[in-house]
Amino acid sequence: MVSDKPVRVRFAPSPTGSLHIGGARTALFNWLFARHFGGKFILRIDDTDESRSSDESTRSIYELLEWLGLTWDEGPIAGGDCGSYIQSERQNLYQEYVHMLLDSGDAYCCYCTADELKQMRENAFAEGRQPHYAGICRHLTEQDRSRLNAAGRKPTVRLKISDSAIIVRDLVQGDVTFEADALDDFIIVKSNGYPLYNFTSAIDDHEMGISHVIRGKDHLSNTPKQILICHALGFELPVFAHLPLVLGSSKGEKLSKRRHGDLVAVGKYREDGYLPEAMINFLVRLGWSYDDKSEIFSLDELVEKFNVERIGRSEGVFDINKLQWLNKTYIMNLDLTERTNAVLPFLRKSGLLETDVTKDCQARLEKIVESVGDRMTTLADIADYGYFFTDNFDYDPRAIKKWWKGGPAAILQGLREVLKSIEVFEMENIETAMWYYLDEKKIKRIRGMQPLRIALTGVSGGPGLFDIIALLGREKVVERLDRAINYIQTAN
RNA sequence: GUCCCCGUCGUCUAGCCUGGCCAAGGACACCAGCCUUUCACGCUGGCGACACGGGUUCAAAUCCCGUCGGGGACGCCA
Repeated sequence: MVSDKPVRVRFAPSPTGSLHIGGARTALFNWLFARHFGGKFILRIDDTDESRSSDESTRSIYELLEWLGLTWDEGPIAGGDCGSYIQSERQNLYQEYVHMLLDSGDAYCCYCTADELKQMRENAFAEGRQPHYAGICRHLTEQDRSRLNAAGRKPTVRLKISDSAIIVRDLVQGDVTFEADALDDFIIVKSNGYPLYNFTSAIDDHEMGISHVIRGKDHLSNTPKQILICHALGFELPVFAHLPLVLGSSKGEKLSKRRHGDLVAVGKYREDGYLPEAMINFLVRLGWSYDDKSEIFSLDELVEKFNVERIGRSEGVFDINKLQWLNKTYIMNLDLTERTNAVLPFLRKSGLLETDVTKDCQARLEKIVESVGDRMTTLADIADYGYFFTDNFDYDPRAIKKWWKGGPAAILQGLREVLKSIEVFEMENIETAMWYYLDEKKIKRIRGMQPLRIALTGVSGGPGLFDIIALLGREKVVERLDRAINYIQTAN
């Protein structure tokens, strides 16, 4: 079902908010499709509803698509041969087509008011009918129209549709039939002269040579309308593929900004320390699978392996657990330098790092990141290891309760002396000296280690203690031990 | 309400088209154990699903019908 035309697909968000999970997934599937077939991925801004669009949203969409690595071949910024890629800048083109339809008689002016229409719709609902426009203005005479125009009535423009069923041939959904009585003469131009989405979309898809329309299934019922427009204008149809929707919870609701707030915003995940690669991997597995075992895919692999045939038809639920697991996996797979660099902005954001990173500092940073190892789920988790950067930390009450209960001041005191007297303050020496001391004193290792850990970090978990001690340096270690011993003695 | 679509472990899914290889496989999550100075990683094991009811068939998760459940759409929004 892949046509012989060159593959050209588009992502056409309306800039009414920042990029959300569902939109990002649609963009990704389009992008992968284009890359897989060596075609073009086009970005178009569908901002025909000027009142709901904002520049801020538009910028955020650009920014986040770039962050995800979904760069576009044609569109705003990138340019291209198909004119402006922002619909609000294409009004003249739409007007031409409106006139064409009006002249050919395939469209007509409708003088029914919004209120009248609303009333008809409510009546239809009340009577259990599909609310359809009855075609009242379809048979207006030239005189009727002049009279109404003279009276200052501003008409909408409706497409005059035929009474045959429309079959949407869809790569994912199969053939979906819309019976003729499910369709009506719908409005293509508002009474203020601005064209509506279904109209501009059909025109731009044609004008931009779009071969495949891949979008969310919430657009499936728009498709017969767009097909009707194509028919009226003599356009060749693109191939359609409607993706199952992403639901917000097991209760099942389309993921939406209104209902799920920040949970849907891709930008939030960037801020929270998710890697774009993890996000991509997460998104692609929501509705698409390669086989019965593969979970991790690089972008290159996806380009090679992606196919529409393996997109499922049932809707998926956004599961943060899976995203977190993927993110952790991707962080783990970063090499030390990459991981350190990735973590840097988050250190700054949490105020743990203020100065510029000098060479020495970079080396120490890498050691810290190395010791933290695979403990981060998100990059922002680096803030949990703030004790490497600041003395200003509290003792975790639960940790204290468990490990400082017996008042291990004596043990800490002993350890303090051991640590203070180590000649070369390096990991191996520290380890040897401490084990020797603890074993000699017949103190269970864990009875010494955990209280010490809490004294140095405030918490009961984290990187290897010897790493921490070496990284902190003798001076800090002794200081923190004094503070802890003092705390314990005061508390008792 | 009307139209359209969907329904396999809590979640993402493999299997469905081309019935038997499925006493249904993988992954996330969860639980337990091992490893270990802690946490995390890793390893091992556990829990856990064909929505329901009919039919067709020697045989159904797979085909057909119905029911129920869920979602989407029904706009001078996109």
